[in-house]
Amino acid sequence: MPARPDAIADRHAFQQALVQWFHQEGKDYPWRRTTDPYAVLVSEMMLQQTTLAMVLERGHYSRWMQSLPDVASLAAAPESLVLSLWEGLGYYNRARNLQKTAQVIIDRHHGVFPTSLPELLALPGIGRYTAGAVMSFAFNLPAPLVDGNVARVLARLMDFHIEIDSPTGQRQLWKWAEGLLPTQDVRSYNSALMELGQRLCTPGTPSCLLCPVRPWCQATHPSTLPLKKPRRPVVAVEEDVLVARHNGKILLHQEQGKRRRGLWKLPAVHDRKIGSLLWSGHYTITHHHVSLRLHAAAETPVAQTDESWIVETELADWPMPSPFRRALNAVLHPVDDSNH
DNA sequence: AAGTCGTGGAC
DNA sequence: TGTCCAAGACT
Repeated sequence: MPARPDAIADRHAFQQALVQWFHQEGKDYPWRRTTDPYAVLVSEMMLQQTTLAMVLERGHYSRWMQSLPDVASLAAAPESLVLSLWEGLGYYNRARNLQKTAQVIIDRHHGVFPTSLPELLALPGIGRYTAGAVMSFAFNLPAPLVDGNVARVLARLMDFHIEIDSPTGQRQLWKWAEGLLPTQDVRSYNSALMELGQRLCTPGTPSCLLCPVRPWCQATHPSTLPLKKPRRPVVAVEEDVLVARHNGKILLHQEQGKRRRGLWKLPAVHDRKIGSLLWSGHYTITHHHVSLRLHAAAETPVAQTDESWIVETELADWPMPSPFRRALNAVLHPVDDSNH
């Protein structure tokens, strides 16, 4: 006999305790005030690997919904606007995929949002988690979901000692998520499971004393769970870029790779002559620690392929990764911070 | 199927 | 200073 009731065998009571907590303590987010699948999808795409604070407090969600309020407007928007609205959130492929999805819905679904799991999974940028989120949050249809929060909650609940980011671990977590799913009010249940992980069953030391499902939790040492695969070591790299100004314009380079296409940044120095060092700093991207140096161009360079002269007063309209936006602002609009 | 893709806040 | 991480998906 287990010391505690099994959450799966006793799932009705488990679900009830969880949802009751959510109805008393759950937060009121903009995307919980609507069942519009487009609004739900936009919020879910923005929130992938991104904190609530970023999406809410920095205004990305509200600005996006104001500029592109529905599937049709997103499908027809210029990609530069889409990327500009996304600027600062990172993982810019999410924005491009979101627009592709809008175009597929307009072109192949006659503008009607699909309501089945296979149809949602076929859309670019929508994986298993996001499909489950749209199914349950927008349509209140029974579909499980596992994100980082849910994985942590389930790993502790079941005292799971397999790495949650391994294929085996993922398979088991999705089975548990499916087995625990209620038949009614999946919207509240999935919201509750995620919010429990976000606010109480947190990484590090969880707030077990406040947990509504503590009677079902098998974890003996919750702060040691979940297990994860070791990360790749951070590699230091250097990036030397050119600040070339000419007739009120500045030379920018547009990224062409599959993952970064469309974003603009300062062009690499290559073998062009440089003058004084204008700015230096660093940023981290995936497992690279980048030392970024901005050099003044010694002579006006010729724009190469994928490079354009951009009017300085219109720089804000060209989507740019955050480190370059910061560095460029520092060089073009120096602020006297000698008192700080 | 590991590797890749951003960012800023918490500790 | 470094480490971890946050509502993942794609290749």
